[in-house]
Amino acid sequence: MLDHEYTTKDVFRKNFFKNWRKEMTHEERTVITSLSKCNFNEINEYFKTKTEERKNMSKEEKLKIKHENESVVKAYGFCLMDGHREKIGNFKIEPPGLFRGRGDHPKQGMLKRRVQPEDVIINCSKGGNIPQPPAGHRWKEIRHDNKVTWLCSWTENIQGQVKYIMLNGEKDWQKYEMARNLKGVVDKIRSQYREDWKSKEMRIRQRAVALYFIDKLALRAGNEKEEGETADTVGCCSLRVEHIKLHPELDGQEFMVEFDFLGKDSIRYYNKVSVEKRVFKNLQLFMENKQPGDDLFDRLNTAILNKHLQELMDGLTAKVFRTYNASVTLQQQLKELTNPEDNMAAKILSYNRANRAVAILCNHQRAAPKTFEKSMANLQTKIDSKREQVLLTRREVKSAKADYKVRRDEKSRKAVETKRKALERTEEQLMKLEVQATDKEENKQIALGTSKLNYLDPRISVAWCKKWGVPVEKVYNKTQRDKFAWAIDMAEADYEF
DNA sequence: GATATGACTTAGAAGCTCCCAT
DNA sequence: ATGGGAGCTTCTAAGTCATATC
Repeated sequence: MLDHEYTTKDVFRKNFFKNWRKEMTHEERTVITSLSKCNFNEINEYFKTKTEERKNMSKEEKLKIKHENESVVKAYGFCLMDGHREKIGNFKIEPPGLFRGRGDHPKQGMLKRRVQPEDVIINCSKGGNIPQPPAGHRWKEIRHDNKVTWLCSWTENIQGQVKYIMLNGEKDWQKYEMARNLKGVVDKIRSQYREDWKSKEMRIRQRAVALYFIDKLALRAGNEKEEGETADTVGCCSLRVEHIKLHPELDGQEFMVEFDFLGKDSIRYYNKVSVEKRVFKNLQLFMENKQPGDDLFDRLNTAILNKHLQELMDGLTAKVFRTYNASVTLQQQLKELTNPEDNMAAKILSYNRANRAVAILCNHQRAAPKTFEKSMANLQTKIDSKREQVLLTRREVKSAKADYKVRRDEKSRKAVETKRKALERTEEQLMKLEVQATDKEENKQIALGTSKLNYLDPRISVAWCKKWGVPVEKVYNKTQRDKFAWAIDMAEADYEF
């Protein structure tokens, strides 16, 4: 990890050294007393050499390793569930290493210890083929619990959390049906929470304002977290006074709320939104006589909120609003952005833009790729030379035409035709490159994958593809097509979320 | 009602592969 | 043939939410 930014962080170094010292012999402990005096070059070089060696292996050797890996997947990557052979999502036990928590995690750098068979619980059918532990070892427990989906579990030593080996979910359909159910009652729920802004009871007002944020801004529920055990991040219910600023007027708009907080994975949420006057007044009320570190919604938590939602609709929870709003946004954006006249590349750009609108709503961000500027510049060079080429070809068409005017023969007529075709082709190529550049630029810090995989009802995308004659492969890769096979089967061009 | 635990979903980063330009 | 990078896969952390326990 020497090349990683983690190793420059005090907390990381402190935790690592503390844990490392616990592993040392008495003698080592007396000699090795300061991390900053340690020189890891030798072992670092050793691993670099190993990597280099791997890279320089012959084609045959690489192929051999590939086959070996494949046979491991074949042997361990599948299970028999209710008589079906199913692919296991993660079939390898997590190896030991240094804990890489996100953001300012107080436990970053701690030693994540090796998991032994003695730590592992196996969950399988009674009387089935019980997997054998490695020689000389035994499992912690063999269990036959058919109420859960996991095959194997162990408790990790950093946070004491249970880790699982399980399949890749696939309860997607239910999730999207739940979100569609919300569509039927959302108007009622909205007018209800607007009424509740006026409630005599503070807890009801807080619940109503929080729900408004969850609905309007697609915020996460925001469970309480144990202080000091994890990075300091929040969601809606756990917002603190310090996370919002109220502006009666800002940028020419009234009743502005400025959000600034770290959400899941310590991704910053920054947004300025104009809210209804009643919401604004309520927020002022909630913040009265409070310190920056106090809870904004002191009479509310996720349990209370979800209990309320449950009463409004069977199975409704806070996260359903995210799914609902994401899918509705995609559908509406696709409708708005797709131009029937557009060619394929432009249609796909529109799709990506609709996808992007959702990613922005859900605040799905990524670090700008390290090579972004360079690859952008490369693309620009390509565009410039393609433009040159278009101009050149255009001149060639002109002169071919002139030539034909003089000669009036079959050969020169054909030459005009050929040049014209060539021009068409290069213009198309140029257009494609320009679209690619636009897409890339707009996507610099936005991650589309998360919403595509977890929030967007795939039937909307499939229907859009069918409606505009776009091959599904342009929108979903192989894995995604497998995951969404049910939707590809089911959705027709007229599907409405 | 508060708190802990467990199971499952969602998340961005890291790693890997394969394809294209040179 | 090669090297770089886009796109895909893997990895595992970090959420949500239901249920058990105090």
